[in-house]
Amino acid sequence: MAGGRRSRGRTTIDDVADAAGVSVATVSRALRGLPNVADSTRRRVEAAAVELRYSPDPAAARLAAGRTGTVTVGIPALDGWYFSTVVAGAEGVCRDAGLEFQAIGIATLDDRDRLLDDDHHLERRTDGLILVDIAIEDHQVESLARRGIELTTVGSPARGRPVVGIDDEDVGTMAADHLAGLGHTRIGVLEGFLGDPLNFTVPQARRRGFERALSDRGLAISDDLIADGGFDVDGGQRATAELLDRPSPPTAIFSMSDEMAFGALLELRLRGLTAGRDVSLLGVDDHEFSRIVDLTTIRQPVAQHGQLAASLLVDSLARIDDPRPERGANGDGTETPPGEPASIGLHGGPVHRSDVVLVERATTGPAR
Amino acid sequence: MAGGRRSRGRTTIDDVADAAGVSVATVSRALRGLPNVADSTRRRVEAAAVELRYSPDPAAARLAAGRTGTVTVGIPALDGWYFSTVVAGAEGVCRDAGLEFQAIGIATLDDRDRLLDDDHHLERRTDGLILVDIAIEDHQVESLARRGIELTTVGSPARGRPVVGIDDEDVGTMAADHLAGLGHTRIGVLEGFLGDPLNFTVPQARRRGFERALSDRGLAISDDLIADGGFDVDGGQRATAELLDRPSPPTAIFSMSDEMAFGALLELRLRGLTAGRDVSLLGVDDHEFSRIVDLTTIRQPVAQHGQLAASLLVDSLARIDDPRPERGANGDGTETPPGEPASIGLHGGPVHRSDVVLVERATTGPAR
DNA sequence: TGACGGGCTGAAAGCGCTTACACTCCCCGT
DNA sequence: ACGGGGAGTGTAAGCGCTTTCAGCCCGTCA
Repeated sequence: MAGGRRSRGRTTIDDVADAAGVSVATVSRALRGLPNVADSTRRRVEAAAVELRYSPDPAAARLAAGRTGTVTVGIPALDGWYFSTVVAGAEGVCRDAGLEFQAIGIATLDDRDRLLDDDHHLERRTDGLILVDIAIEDHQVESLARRGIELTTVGSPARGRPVVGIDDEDVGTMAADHLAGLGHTRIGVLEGFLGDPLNFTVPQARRRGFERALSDRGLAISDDLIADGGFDVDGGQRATAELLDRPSPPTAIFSMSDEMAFGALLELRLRGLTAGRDVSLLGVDDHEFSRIVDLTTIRQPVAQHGQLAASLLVDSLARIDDPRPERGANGDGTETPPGEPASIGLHGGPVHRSDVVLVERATTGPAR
Repeated sequence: MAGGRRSRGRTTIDDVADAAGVSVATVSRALRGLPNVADSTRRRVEAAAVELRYSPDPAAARLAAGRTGTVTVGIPALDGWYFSTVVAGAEGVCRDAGLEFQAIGIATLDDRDRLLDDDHHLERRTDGLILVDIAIEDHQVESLARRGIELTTVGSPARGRPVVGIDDEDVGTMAADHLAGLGHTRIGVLEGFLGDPLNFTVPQARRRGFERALSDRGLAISDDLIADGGFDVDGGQRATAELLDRPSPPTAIFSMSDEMAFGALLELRLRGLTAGRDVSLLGVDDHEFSRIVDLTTIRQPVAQHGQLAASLLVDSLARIDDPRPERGANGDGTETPPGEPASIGLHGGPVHRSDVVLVERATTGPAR
């Protein structure tokens, strides 16, 4: 039947076709589980493939199919616990789905525009994009759609596209309630990305919730109790030093990330102060390291965010190849938390929110 | 000259050829910096490429060239600070070299064999492999060579292939000297991978150096002072609890990794003990958080290991495409530390060793 | 009984590159 | 003046898949 040639290199689809006594077209269909292949044929092909230890050349498949089988995540940084945990979550889901995975750092608006507007990075290189804490313009969302690149976001929303994250105002509120509830009235804040249009939504929302909760209790937040910790350890340390050097320093500090809180811990130790007794310290994330330093924090399911975003993406990708209306929302086993159904976001995209929870440990205590 | 067709999709090499008035072959050569292209032609082609925002389709290039432009690292785990830091280092170098990068977890001998012996994972999928702390059989090394896959290792050596790492016996010696020097005589050890043939070289070497240094001082190491901490936090905590529960517990603990030491710290705190006063604790790595908990440790340049291994690999890859005898050892800017020239390892491969240094912080102190 | 349609399969045309190989100049040496 | 040779370029044959299209065979319906 099929013409047997080849013999040079690795085993190819032709070899399998010969062995199974069918054409390469049939092998291709059979092995990819496409319809219109008789069961008996499929079994024969699969047997031949196993026998010959055949595995398709991905480059050839990509070239022929015009899809890359790759998903890309764009994220403000590749190091740092939060980001790398999100990435790891997404990566796992993609791997399970048989997709290549690639992460690329987007530190500035320029980086973002270069990635999204220049063809060089996405075009023919990725099927889908996950943006983590990166604001994206409407016209860029449209441009991606036009180029056939699927989009899902974590943190900052994109018009009309699914977004996963937490209720950041809620985080601010919880922080204020916890600290004020302990009797603190002068509460410092460690934040970051101040006024950066690239990814300002998260800290802004947390602060909004924080201030609202405070003013609900009749407390005000004064600007001299806010410092920029840049969302990393060193920044957190510096910012803490600043706050403690103020004329009337805070008795408690709300750090918008655990990593900044670690820096704060360092600074407290240098000054001979004990967290939870001399100064209360509250973080956000529940970093894997937080239990080791006994840090009180507001836990969010970070890895889950990456997983969910990837699942959503994988799902819409699958829907392209095979546009049947069935299959469950998240495709991949991950599920939107029950009782917290995907709602419709400000911009019309489905939003997937997960719950946060306060984890009380040793670094917060009553005001003295 | 060249036949102008195409217009459907993205801009292809044909478009550039048309625009520059040359053939696709010339475009291909010019853009890849191959010789035998007149300077004037090259400039014209480059201009056309920029003008048309052309960027080659990687899948097509791979298929045609038969090389994947991908390097793979195989590593016992993808999480954990040590491994992810090595991966990050390697990744950076590969990205800079314009190579795709992919990491895959190898937790068991089976995983290893599946990866190395089955064609499915490497064949046509990667040009080079970096193995981190994974023992590899000689026949597997040969098999890779036969299949044209370059190999470099970190930690465990592979016959005839370059290996980068530290002198692990030295680490053990330093640990023993430091702790014994403080007057400790009953020193516990937290190790891992005990008797696991997959990656046992590192802990074994550290222990060898440790025991030798101890016996040089007339001290013996008793088996009841050794515990398996599995090289992670929880394991470290469990193992520490074991040691402290022994009839005559150690006054100092040598933890073969900082992460296990963090677990130890946790256990000490639970028992109301203070590290550095009640029990001395020494780690290895200088984990990014060690300074936060003030852990005394033996620092090794982990990221650098990944970088160096990747550089070596990138370099031998480059040498394949263009086998000129020139260019510096490490190709990519990374250098083997001066004064520590690449020597010849036990198995005949060049070994690149970096120095370790003891970082004294608060968790070790004199025996009481 | 014959037209029709659906299930299954095969032939062949690409996908966008890389790379032998062939060819054309033009500069040398003799 | 002529052959040799190297530099620069073009032609075209793939690389190993996917996918369109056409074709075959059968069961079904009128």
